[in-house]
Amino acid sequence: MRKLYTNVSSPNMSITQQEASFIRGLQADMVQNPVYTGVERAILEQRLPPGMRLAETDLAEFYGVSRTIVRTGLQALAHSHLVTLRPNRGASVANPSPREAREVFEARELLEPRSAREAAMRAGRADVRALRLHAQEEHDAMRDNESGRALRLSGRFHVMIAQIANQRTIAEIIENLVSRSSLIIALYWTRSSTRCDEGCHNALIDALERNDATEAEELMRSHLVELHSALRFDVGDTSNLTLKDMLGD
Amino acid sequence: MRKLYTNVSSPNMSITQQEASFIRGLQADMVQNPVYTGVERAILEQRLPPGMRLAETDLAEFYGVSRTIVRTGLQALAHSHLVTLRPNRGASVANPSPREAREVFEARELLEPRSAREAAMRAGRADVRALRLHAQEEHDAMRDNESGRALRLSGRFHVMIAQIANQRTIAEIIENLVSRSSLIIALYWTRSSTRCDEGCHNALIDALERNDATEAEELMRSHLVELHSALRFDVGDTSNLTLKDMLGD
DNA sequence: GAGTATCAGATTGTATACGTTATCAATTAA
DNA sequence: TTAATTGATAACGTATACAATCTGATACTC
Repeated sequence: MRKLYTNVSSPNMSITQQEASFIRGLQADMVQNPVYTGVERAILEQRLPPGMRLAETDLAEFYGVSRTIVRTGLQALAHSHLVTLRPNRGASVANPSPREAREVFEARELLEPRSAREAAMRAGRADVRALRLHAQEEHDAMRDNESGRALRLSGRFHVMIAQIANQRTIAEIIENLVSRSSLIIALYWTRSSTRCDEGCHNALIDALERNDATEAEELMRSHLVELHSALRFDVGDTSNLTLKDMLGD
Repeated sequence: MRKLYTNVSSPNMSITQQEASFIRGLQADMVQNPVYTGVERAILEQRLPPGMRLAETDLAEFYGVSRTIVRTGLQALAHSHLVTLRPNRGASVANPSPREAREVFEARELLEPRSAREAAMRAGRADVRALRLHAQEEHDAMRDNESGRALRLSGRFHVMIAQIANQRTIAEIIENLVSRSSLIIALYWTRSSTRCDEGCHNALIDALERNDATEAEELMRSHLVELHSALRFDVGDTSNLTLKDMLGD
């Protein structure tokens, strides 16, 4: 049973994994924690709605691991604000408040434009190629109506730019804010289409390719403002909330 | 054995604790995890040096809890970058690289001045009074030669300002960066005295009291630049590192 | 004598058992 | 009929047992 995991971390893989966990700023063992990776991806792709209950036993059974592994995974997700852990009440997918939603986007608007500026100054051929490939993947996901996958890839695009900026500490913070944005969009998004992303992202890549720092910074700023303005905090999707959840705030 | 903890979270305390954990942005149960609180404080006060081994059994025995509790505490500390967890090798106090040290201070220089500006606009009588009280505590700690305590309080001062700014998401990020700064200072600090803090902090309080946003922002910026410039990344305290630790990078 | 293989001791990783707490439906009293 | 209480069930919190892994010392080979 354990063998399954040790296989994954065979010697020739270990460097890649260590690198991956380093970039992502999480503990190495989380990379091979199926609960962590699986639930995170499901949240980023909006397959798990905000407020969804995450019973330990169910997750343990689904992923074929003991509750110990489930708990470590859920705790890690809780530190990323993707999951809420309440004592003796267990875990549920986080349900960011309008305030938290606003704050997350404010923080992104503060950090990401500067990150894009730095990325534009550093971006090389390989970086631009990787970004174009990624944009193509985003495009394909949209075309195939895989909106969840498209959203996750769209977030990943922002993380890639932060990584090109070569400031890991800030990149890690941005990655966390971007992840939380998936939940925020699930709750407060008003428009049906995310078509704007495609144009914005391509324009951003162009600016990076030209090493136009000022343009990249401004494009990122306006892109985020546009995203932010497409959120409506007054309505809020309360469909999957119980009265107790609301009173619990 | 369990009673010890349930006592702590008696009904009349629960609100305070919940509030505390909310402000600090960590899971509620961590507040009453003696390993988390104890090791965190020891690191912030530089009683635990970077690289120090943290054996699970030793901690379990010291705090009188099972290894389960020790592990959850260590995992939480690892998420805050105060502790490093390596598979099958256990935990040790984090040993931030020169690069990480530089990045942490760059991030602080980006976030904290804006936070101070916002705090100056919002600061009320109660805020100023709390800050002055805190500055007095800092002063007393310095006077009594409790440099560890002084350092921890000095960090806490920065967190308090971030909290006054009323942007929890960013305040939480700043709190994390400030915590890591204790380790960075332990490794790369060159000057013997931290006397500058006292003047800087008092000037900052004065600016907040006058609601002088521009002045507060500039004071915070220069304060951080001064701190940053007092770090020497080329030397590095390698006294408590083994060859393996170095090669492990 | 240097380097490698091996094995005991210690430490971490995982699973599971058990006690405690929450949830919810059934029952009872007003 | 409604509200409160109670008890069964399910879930979480903690401790512990056992397996896997690492470390360091000893023995062995070249």
